[in-house]
Amino acid sequence: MKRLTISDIATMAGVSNGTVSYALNDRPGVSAQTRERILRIADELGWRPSAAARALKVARAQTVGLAITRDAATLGIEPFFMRFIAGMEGELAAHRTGLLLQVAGDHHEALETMRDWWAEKRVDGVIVTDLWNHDLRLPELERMGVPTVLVGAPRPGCPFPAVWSDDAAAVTTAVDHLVELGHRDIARVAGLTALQHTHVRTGAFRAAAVRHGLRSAPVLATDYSWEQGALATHHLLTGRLRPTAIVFDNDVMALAGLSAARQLGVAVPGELSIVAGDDSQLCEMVYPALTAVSRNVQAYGAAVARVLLDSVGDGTGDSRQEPTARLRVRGSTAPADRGRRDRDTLDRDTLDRQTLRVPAVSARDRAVPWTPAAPAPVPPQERRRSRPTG
Amino acid sequence: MKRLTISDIATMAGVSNGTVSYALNDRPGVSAQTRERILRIADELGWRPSAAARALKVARAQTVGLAITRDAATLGIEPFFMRFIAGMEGELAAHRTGLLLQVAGDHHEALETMRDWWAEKRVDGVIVTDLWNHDLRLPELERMGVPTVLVGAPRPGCPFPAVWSDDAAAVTTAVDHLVELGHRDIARVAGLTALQHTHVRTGAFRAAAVRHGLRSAPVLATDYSWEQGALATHHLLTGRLRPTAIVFDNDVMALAGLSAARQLGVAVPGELSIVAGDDSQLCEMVYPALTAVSRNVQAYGAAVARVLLDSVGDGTGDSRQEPTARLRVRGSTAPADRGRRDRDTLDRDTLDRQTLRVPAVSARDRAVPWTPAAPAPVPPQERRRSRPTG
DNA sequence: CTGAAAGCGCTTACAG
DNA sequence: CTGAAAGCGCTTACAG
Repeated sequence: MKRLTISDIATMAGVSNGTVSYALNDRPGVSAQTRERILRIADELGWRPSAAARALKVARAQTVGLAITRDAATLGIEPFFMRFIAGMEGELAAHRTGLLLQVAGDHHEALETMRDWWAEKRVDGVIVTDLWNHDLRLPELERMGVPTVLVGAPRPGCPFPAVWSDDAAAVTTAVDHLVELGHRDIARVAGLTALQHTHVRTGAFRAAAVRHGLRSAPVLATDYSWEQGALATHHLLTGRLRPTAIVFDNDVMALAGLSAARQLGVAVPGELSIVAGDDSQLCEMVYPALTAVSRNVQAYGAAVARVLLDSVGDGTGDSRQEPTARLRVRGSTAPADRGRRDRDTLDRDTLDRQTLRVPAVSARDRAVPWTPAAPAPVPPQERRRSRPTG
Repeated sequence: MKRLTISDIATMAGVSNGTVSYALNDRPGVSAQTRERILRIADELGWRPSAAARALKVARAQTVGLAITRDAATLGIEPFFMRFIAGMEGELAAHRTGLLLQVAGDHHEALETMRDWWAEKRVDGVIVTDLWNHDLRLPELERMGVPTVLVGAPRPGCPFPAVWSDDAAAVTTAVDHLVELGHRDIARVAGLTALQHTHVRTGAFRAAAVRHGLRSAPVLATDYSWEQGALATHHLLTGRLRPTAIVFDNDVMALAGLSAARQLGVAVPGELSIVAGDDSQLCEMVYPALTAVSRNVQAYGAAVARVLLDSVGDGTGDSRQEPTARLRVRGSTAPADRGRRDRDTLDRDTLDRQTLRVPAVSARDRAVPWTPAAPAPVPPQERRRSRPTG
């Protein structure tokens, strides 16, 4: 069967192609009743203008692209992206704009994809997530001249609008909460060091640590994986600077931390308070439910879509700050054990020395001894014994 | 700056547009050295043919569409889709085909999106997931004539190729494993009743129950959410037909079940064995790690992409069965408590009466009393007491 | 092996 | 208020 074109509609309505086009695009120059008739016929036949023909003419693809740089395993378990994508969707759909998605292995691959998309005029603009401190994508996208919106803080010297929220404030809130509960040894299990917001958050964490005069405030860098989250926690709980509270950079690692603590017989929140990173449903899926830094990821996605649409449209897409994440207090944070309270206070030098690094572990290497899958659970008596007395 | 077109390349190479096109598409009729020269120039200038112009001419969008019908919250936490999408990606990218994604609220909305995509010739074909028993999308897609591939079992009377795996066998394997461990009261917490594979799995579950002469084999229908998974478990563990093992239809509900059991002081796997549904990373993120029905979701996605590309291409896309899921045994399944062994055996009638329904709970209603967020944790002694002795 | 030309299905000045 | 025509950037028979 032959596919319907504008000419078919024009013939049936007894007008020219041009008139059909005007009617369809709500342009002046068509009488109300002609317009009506045309729309009715088009509707009856289920005709819609060909995206390709229209794109060719108006040089607009009515599509934006998102190339995510994460490995499939992490993506599956990381609730952020699907919520984010769903959030963008509503906004895009309202503007009849499609979303082209690609899961890339690294920034290079993502960049190649975006380059192809743009060169082939498949997209009108792109969204860039997981910004690195030195991000090879940005200068290239700038050179290409593709409308881009950054998911993360604006960058000096970078012309692209950014949609961000105050990461520093979010971390500070978490630390404040813990300090209020009497914690003075607070650790941070951070995400990828290369990421811009990791940097920001770590800075805020240290500043808060100094301001509150904490005793210790080690920071561990990880790759966001469950494995490294658990490893980092194990490291902390068995190490010299054993904290009474840990702030995690995402939910998956917070869950891992909870699990690692359980393996070591460390009670949560009795002996260890935990704050999670994204407040996905994961936080309410464990026991105790995790206190988390919470923001509306869907609204965030919608805001990003809006800014990109504006950038693509009339170029008015402007950087925009979203509400700062709030702390949602649940069962995983509790008053600190006060026993070790009266010691020295943290200074900047000590703090620097406390920035540790988790031994690199491939995200797929699951042979970590204390993994929940490990066959030998710690017997209850053992666990009891390792608890501090007060 | 003016955008590059084929004419620019032709001028620079000193040939006609046609020759450039031939060279680019590896068609005969261009000398090796001319081709070489053209490609070099195109490459240097970063020129790529406009997707719109090409699509207009060859009537091929080089794009396929996936409209997912799930709410954002579920999607975020359900690891299946991102893994599935990542799996499709490699295959699609190899054929320079893009993926248009939409997160729809329901099948109607998804259908409208697919209709638009097809009418506007934005896609060459679509992927349909979450097949319902009576699926309103299928007859419409058939009428539209859009190349489609079904993620799920082939349907009699439906012309679309399907990519599926043996759901019945997977469930049977799980039940067999539990029976081997001595379980005779096994429950199934199923997903959405409307879904085709829920039907298949429930059928297989009941058949296995009868074959093994189980004592009880209740089936509970849910919406796949954490809430209903927990509610169903609570229901089962406090009810008349208290099972010693539960088979869940996805991972999220299995986690919920684990949590609900813990709340009730029921030891896993001591008093209750749990089998999860998809073997995502979630299963290894909890303690004990969950025995799960496991299949390679990424490979599954790749297979779907391949079949769709074949359907779109020369129409040879054919139904294809993927490997049956294997049972991955972990810490959540253990021998049954033999105490209650010597009672009567299940017959079909009883089985029918055992098909329960979980009271409807909105996926967002988190005010379920035994939710992990609940303030009153079971003290350790309590938990200890409820452990079985052997 | 190469060039000139038609045409894919729209949009949009330009006449009337 | 409406029609005729050019043109977006390609591909592809058709001549040469």
